[in-house]
Amino acid sequence: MSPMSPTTSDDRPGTGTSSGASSPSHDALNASKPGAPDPQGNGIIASLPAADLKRWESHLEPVAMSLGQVLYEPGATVNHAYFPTTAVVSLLYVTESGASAEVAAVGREGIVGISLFMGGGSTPSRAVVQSAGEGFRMPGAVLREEFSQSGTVRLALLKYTQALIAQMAQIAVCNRHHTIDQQLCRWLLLSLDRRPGNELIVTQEMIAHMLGVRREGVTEAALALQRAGLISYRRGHITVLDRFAVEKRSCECYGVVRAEYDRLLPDEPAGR
Amino acid sequence: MSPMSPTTSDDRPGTGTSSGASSPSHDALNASKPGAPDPQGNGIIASLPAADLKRWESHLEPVAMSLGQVLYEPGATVNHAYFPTTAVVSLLYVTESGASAEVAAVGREGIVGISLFMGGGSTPSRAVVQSAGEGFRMPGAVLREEFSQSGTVRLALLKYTQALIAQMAQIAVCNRHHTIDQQLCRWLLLSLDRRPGNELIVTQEMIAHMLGVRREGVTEAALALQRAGLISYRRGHITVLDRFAVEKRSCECYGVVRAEYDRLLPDEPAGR
DNA sequence: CGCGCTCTGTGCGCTACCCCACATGGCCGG
DNA sequence: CCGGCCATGTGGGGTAGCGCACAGAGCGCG
Repeated sequence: MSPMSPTTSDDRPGTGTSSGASSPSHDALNASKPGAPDPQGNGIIASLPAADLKRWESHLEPVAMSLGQVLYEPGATVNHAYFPTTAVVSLLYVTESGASAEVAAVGREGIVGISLFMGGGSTPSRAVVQSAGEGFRMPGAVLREEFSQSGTVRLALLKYTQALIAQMAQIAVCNRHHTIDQQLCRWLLLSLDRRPGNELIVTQEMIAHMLGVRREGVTEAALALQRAGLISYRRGHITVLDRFAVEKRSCECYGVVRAEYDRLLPDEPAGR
Repeated sequence: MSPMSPTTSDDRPGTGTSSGASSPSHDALNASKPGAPDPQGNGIIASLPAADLKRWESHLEPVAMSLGQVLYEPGATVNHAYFPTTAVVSLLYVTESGASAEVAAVGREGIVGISLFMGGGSTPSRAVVQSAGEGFRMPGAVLREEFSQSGTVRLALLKYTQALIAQMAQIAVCNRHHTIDQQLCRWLLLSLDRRPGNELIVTQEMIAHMLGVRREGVTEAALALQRAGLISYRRGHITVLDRFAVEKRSCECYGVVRAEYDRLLPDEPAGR
């Protein structure tokens, strides 16, 4: 039913194998070594002081996240928190009629599973790997304990959560007021900020599901961008050629979200 | 410019004067005494154990919130947290072009100003009194201190915040997929749950701004509801006559949000 | 008690997006 | 290297909601 292959499984530890085909380009800032997964590749982990890090290390397990993998389902108890390093995870809501929409994207700047420390234990959303890659995970009980014991951990997690809230709110407004063209630009930029390189491995149909629009609508918008020379793509690959132009064409929502992330997570900018 | 009179002022302490014209009907559960404001009228405060309450009492100041009053502006430092008892506050996002949309509503079940304890100190949203009434406020510094010192306070605030997140996410999806008719029903129900009685003091134009649609669209939807006998209204007043029928006509979003609030805030149901 | 502001009702042309159907063509696996 | 699947391109008809313009009517205020 869903175009994203439902690999539903919370408890499948991954190997360190890199499946994210990131172009091996000029990206000094995005140091992501495929061979040896480094927790520092996640912004939240990287922002922790040494004292916290030391405790965390033994609880962090490297995981590979494959495209379409479901980290948790609506209402289901969340067992692990995920800290992506090169992967990107979408938080999706699905309506009764099957229509869906992404309410937020989480990449190396964040954590998937905030309900663990917010107190609920589950959420009405679904977490799906939007872009294959790697990350780490931590048992929920450990995270809860860390959250309640360490002020620095708490601060880092809550600041990130506030940024996430801002993203969700902005997407809500964007859904109401902006055109598919603008939203596609916004989505490309937010996704790009969460990955190394300037290429995304994603089909137009997947984007359509994220944006909650028809696939044809995305095709049209993508065509316009390609004709204008801002992007180029082929079956399942999109490359942003002129990032600045895409930013100009995007609605303000990208800038607002980006600014809020930069403000709240200053040492670990979400972007390039 | 905005139809909601911009009474922008964070630091105007209110008197206990009741301005919310709630119909004096059969509402045993919604005990809101106009004369003596009672902090227990707010769900978060009411959920606190006696030990916390005792400390809080001296820091809680009763405030009257008037229609259209702005509690804070985007990006501005938040000085106080507000705990509505009979008032309802909308969290709005306004786009560059002036278009707006409500991303969440806060009533007696919640608190306005989560950025105080989430760590940001401000948000990109605007908080506007959607329905006049009363509440309490607390200095930001006190709330921050309480949040970091008391585990029970922290739990209560974070659980509420998670419910708020669910509301925002659901509204994002609702904005994408549901018709104005459905959204109007959803909005009426969510507002009703946060107030005593079954009448709302609100113009169709205000609703239009909340939903981020044209005023005419709201008129049409409201007409349909009135013709069907589900509501009745006159200049600035809307009364829900058949709540059950409105629920049926609403999209699922109301039910999802309501369920999540009930799940996370069990002792203080958001509704009647 | 009546003036006037504001809220509500209505019509009309327009656009963005939806739903459906189908053509083309790249790419993967055999 | 080739067949078929799946991603992308295109078109046509339908509709929800927008922008604009204006009419009527309730209600507060003088």
